[in-house]
Amino acid sequence: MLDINFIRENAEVVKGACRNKNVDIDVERVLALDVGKRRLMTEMEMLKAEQNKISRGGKDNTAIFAQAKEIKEKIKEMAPELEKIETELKVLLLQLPNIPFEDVPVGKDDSENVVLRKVGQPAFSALKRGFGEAKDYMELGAALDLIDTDRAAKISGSRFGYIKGGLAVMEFALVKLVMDTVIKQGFVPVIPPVIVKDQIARGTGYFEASDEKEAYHLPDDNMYLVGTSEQSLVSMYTDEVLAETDLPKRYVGFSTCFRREAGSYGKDTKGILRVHQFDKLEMVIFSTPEQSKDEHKLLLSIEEKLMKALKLPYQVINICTGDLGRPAAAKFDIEAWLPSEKRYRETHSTSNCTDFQARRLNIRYKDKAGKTSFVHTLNGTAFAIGRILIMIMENYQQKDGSIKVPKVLQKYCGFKIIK
RNA sequence: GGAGAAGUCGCAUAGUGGCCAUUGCAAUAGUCUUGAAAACUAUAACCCCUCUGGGGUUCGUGGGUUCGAGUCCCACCUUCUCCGCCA
Repeated sequence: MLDINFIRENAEVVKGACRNKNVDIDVERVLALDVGKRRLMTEMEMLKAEQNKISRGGKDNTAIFAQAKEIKEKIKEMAPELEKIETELKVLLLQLPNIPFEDVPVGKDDSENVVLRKVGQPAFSALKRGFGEAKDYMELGAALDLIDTDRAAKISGSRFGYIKGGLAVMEFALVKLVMDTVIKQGFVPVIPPVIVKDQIARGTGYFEASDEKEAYHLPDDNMYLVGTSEQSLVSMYTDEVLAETDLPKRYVGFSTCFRREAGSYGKDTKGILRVHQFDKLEMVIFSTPEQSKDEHKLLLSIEEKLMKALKLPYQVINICTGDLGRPAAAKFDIEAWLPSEKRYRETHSTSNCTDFQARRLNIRYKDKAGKTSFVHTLNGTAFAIGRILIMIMENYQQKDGSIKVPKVLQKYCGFKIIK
C-alpha cells in the first residue's frame, strides 16, 4: 500500500509506476476520492465539534439537548456517503503497486528482464564430458528410485511426489548448509506456522491480483495454507512497533509451501519442478529505510554464495518493471542451468518491498528521536529445495547414471555418491 | 468441546456515565557535571484537517442506548486460566 500523502504529492510518479508495471488503475479517481473524503470529513468534524461544545455545557438543559440531538442526526445522515467513498478509496489503494526504484529496467514483461551476470560454465553439460546427451532428472530418479510421482498421483493426484532415499537425505543436508551459512550473518532460524488466518493471508497482499485461487483454503476454519513462509514471517510483527536499535532483524524460515497452481495447467506438468507441495528455506528482513538497499544486496549475495557452494551454473536476472509484481520496488532472480532443457530455470528470487507491505500490515519502528515510521521488508529464497535437488541431479549426473553429491553436502549426507 | 477472566502509549498501569485518558519505566531534548550516573525540567498516545490558535478522531473490532460512552447493553475477534480429549 502507498502513502496517500505521497500519492497526492507525486501523482505523476504513481501513474508512471502503474504504466510500467502494467497495472490499470485510475489514479485521478483516487485523488478525487481523497479530496471528497477530506471535504466531507471536515464538514462532519465541524458539526461534531459543535455537538461536543453543547454536550460539555452541563446537565438537565432540555432545550439545548434537543439541539445537540438535531446535529447528531445530521451527522448520521452524512455517514453513509463517507463510508461509500472510503470503501472505494480503500479498494483502489490496495491495488496500487509499489513504486519501482529508478535503476530498475523498464520493460513490459519477463522478455525484457536483464541478465546481470552468468556464473559457472553451463557447458558443464553431460555432452562435453563425453557421455552423450544429459539425462533429465526424472529418468535419473527413476533409475535410482529417488522420485516417485506415479504412486504420489495415486495417493494425492498430479503434481505431487515421493522424494526418497539419498535425495531425501540431501534435503536435510541443504537445510544444514543454509543454516551454517546464514546464522553467521545474524539470521535467526524460524519454523513458522504454515496455516494462517484469513485476514493475514489477505494482509500480506497475495490475494489482490486474483491469486486468491492460488492458496489452499480450509473452509471449516476459514484459514489458508501458506504458499511461502514469507507470508507468516513478514506478518509476524503485524501491528507492532520495533526499536530502531533492533534493526535490521533477519530471519530464515523453513517450511512446507502449498500452491494450487491454478493457472498453470499444461506448464511443467511432468516431474517435480512445479508441484503443489514443496519445502523451502526463505529469508526475511525487517530494516530501516536507510538499510534496505544494502540488505537487499546482502540477500542476493547470500543466494549467490549458496549457489557457488553447490557449484551450480547460474545467471542473475534484474527483473524489469513489467515483471516485478505489486509489492516489490526491486527484484532479482537467480536461474540455474537445467541441462536437460538446455536453459536456465528460476531457483531464487529476492525482493525489496520497501514500506509497501509494512504500511499494510502496520509494522513500524521507533527511531532515536521517538518518531514512528514504517519499516522496510525484504525477502529472498535461500533454497527452494525441490528445484535445487533437480539442479543437483542433472548437473552432477555421471556417465553411469549415478549422481555425485556436491562436495559441501558430502559431510552432511554421509555419502559421496548416489547410485 | 465445556466453564471463567481479560484486552487502554514501546512496556506496565489508573480510570464504574459529564473538563480535550492517570501514573511509572523506557525514549528524546535541556539544566547540573571534567565526563557519566543521579536529580530536576520539558516533549511525545493512532490518524485526519488546519487560518499553527486549534478542531476532530482514537481505549481489541463492529453495532446499540444517551444531550454525553474507555465506562452501560449486544455480537464478534484475540489472549490467558481451569476441566475434558490428544501427538
